[in-house]
Amino acid sequence: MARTTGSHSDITGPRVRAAALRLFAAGGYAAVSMRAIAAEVGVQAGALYNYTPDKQSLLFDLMQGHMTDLLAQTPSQSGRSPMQQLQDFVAFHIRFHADRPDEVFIAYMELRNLTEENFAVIEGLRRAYEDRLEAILRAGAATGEFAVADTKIVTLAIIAMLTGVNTWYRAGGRLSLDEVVAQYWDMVRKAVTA
Amino acid sequence: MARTTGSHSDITGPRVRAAALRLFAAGGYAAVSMRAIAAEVGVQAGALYNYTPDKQSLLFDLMQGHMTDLLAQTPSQSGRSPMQQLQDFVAFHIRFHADRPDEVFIAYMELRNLTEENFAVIEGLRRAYEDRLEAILRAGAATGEFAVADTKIVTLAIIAMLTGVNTWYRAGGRLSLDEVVAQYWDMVRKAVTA
DNA sequence: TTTGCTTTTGAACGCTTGTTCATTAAATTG
DNA sequence: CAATTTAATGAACAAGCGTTCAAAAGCAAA
Repeated sequence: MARTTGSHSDITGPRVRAAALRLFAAGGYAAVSMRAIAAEVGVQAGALYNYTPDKQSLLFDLMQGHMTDLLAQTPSQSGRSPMQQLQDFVAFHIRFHADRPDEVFIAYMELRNLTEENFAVIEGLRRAYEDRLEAILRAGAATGEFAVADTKIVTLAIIAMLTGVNTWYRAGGRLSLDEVVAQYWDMVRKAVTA
Repeated sequence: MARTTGSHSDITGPRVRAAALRLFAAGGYAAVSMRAIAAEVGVQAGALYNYTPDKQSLLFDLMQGHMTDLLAQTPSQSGRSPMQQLQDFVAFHIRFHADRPDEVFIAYMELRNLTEENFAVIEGLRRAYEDRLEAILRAGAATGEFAVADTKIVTLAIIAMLTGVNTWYRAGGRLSLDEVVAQYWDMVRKAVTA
């Protein structure tokens, strides 16, 4: 009973990635079987191999897509002051991450399940993102707008703080995203100024 | 009568936990087999069951032990001002976590591999730890020392920022732990004051 | 040395894993 | 309608999983 209703290849591909995303985020890469992903899509396990060469590629593609989107959408308007750029960055980071909790979760939790080569690629993208923020901090330190002793540490501290939002923020909760952004911006602004 | 001095059980038990800790941190709970843990100890897989009823308990005991230690050692000197207590907390958190990278990693990454009941226990301990920090922030907000609008958010932001140290700090690196503590305390202090 | 308890072995259990592939059915094309 | 292409099945593979347990080995006390 192959191919039950209609031709699905252009539909099944995205559904496979969506199912893998959801299940990897919920249970972890190692704990999710190809059969579980197939069941979520509504096909047999063998059919998945029309859409991915193997399980590892499924994970890598999800992570690479996420990091690529993140970098592509990071604001970088050189016409604005370091302070304004920092504010843009904080707002962007919180909103971008709040919109994609599953992708963010995977990108942070499943690094160790990547092969060595795949890990190097993702690590490079992550570092490129950190460099965007650090460039802003260095610019602000140069103009004296910011009082930061060690831009690398401040970069990592800010990103850790902002990404932490994802562990508790839920749409429709006590606080709106606007309020969250305002609160975090207040903390970041004070932390980087004298 | 009972084999007291030559017994291996008091030696093997801790070695099993140490091996599980190291391997879980390196590869993830789901990806580490009981046979791999046994091999690390130098014993056959069956022997592990003299020391743990099952794999889940091994994970839970490690996490519970870690969280219990964390709570037990958290400073709580009511004679000090909120500002001093906050400084104590920041220094303690960074040092305690830097000392136990594997335990910290597991405690944050393997929550989803706990059974429902075990998760509830660990979650309770984590929340209790957060409450310690929030109590300090509330006390400081009450006296006017701190300018924090939402103590819950600030609590989570600070903890996320401090715990982030573990993703990059390595003993013998560019910065000493004293320097790290000083830098983070500077950021936290500025973030919570006006 | 013998007795008795503790600890470990090693095989076995039923089940799941990622992946392959010949087969078959549906959709598309001529 | 017939021929072809595409996509899904379902069985099979070898390997590995957590866990159990009778048997063996090791050691302490008598």
